[in-house]
Amino acid sequence: MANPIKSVRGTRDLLPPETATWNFFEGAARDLFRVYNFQEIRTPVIEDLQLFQRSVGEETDIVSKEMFAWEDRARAQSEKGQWLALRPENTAGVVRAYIEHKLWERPGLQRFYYIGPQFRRERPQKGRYRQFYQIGAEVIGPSSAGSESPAVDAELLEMLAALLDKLGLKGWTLELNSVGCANDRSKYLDALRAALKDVVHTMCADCQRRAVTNPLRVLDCKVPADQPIIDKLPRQSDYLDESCRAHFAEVQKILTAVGVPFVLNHRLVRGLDYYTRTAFEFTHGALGAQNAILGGGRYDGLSESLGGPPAPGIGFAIGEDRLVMTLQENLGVAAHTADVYIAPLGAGMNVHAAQLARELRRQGVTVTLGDETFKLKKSLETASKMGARFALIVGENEITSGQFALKNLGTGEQVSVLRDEIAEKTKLPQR
RNA sequence: GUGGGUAUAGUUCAGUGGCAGAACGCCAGACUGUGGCUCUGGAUGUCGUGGGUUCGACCCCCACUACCCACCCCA
Repeated sequence: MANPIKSVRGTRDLLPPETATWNFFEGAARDLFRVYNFQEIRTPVIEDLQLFQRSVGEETDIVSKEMFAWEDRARAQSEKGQWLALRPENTAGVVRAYIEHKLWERPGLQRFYYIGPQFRRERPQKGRYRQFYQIGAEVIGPSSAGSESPAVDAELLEMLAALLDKLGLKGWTLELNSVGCANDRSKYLDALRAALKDVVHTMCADCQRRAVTNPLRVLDCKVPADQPIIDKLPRQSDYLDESCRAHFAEVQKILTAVGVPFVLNHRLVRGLDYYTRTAFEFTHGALGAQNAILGGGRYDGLSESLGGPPAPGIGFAIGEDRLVMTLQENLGVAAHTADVYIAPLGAGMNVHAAQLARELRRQGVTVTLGDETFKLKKSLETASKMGARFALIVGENEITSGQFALKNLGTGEQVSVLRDEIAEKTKLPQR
């Protein structure tokens, strides 16, 4: 123990019983995706660095400051190495795969989901890790398949609301905005910059910096004194062209019709360059400064900027770490424990215990094996501490008589059963 | 990258310039084939790392590192 090696900064081990919550959540998500006809896609954790520079955006913080990237050794001295990166998000990889495998040749819209680790080199804090997990989904395809339809946006949002409700998460808020298409956005940015020029000197120091580096972030400012000023700044919604305006109105109309509550937040800004039109965030209190549990939006031009054909799409990513954090306060997921603890009693009994365990497990019983060197007291103690529901005693008496002592550790009741009856008596009624 | 806080047993945390502590947990015995309760005993550890002050440092000083919280940014 002189120099114990520890998990590296911003990473952590997920241990039982917490992993049960993760499994519960991922299982619920997979069930839901199946009902909405999304299928799983798994893309590599390592990608070409350029993929993120061209999608997320070279000037974004994620790409310029927070990526784990390195130059891969060249095969020959004369060749240049290739720059690789750990993915900071998964949408770019999915769209890359869409292009690489010509998935537009497949019928209809592509509907994918993924579950996996993402990597950003940020300073860790509550709900923020360098290796974190996202569950996301993407709908992408040619316009002719309906990929641009506001119905797709609404369906995705309705699915998310259903997921959070299904998980029993109370008190979430859906914040909605439209950031327009690329054209709208540059017009809006010009207007915003112009408006800021006159007032920025009266705002907080952060805003003065943001006005230069990333004007949209001014809208995020939480300093009370700045709020009246921000309220008077131009709004993105006033700079939408007719089709974007109609698109956004239709999304809202469907959401209202299906009963998914939302609030319009004209200040909602996404941090990745590829977002267009519909942008959204689900937030929840009790998460400290990291109150966004999931975010997403439409990315109609992404495929083209990666060298692919036009392929409008929309997607989201759930911060699994953050969601688990809030869920753990709301519900306790019981860790799976053994049905039966087999307590071999005395020399030579491990053999019989092993045979019995094999029989029972084949019948679907969860079995934990003890050891013949344990005193019976220790076996029972161990069994009840680890949460087993039954203890099965396997000793000389049982082997000669064929009648096994089966003890219910909850009630303390002990019965004598035949070998063939054990599985039936110990399995949980269902699942 | 910036600011604040923290670092002592497996865990949660006390503590004093002079022998390293509690609770819970863990192991064992009382009880040889019957757990949960009780009692008794035991092991917990480089007091984050490296320097310095001091007769003597877990304690005071400096540096470093890690974690937590916030900023930034985002999921």
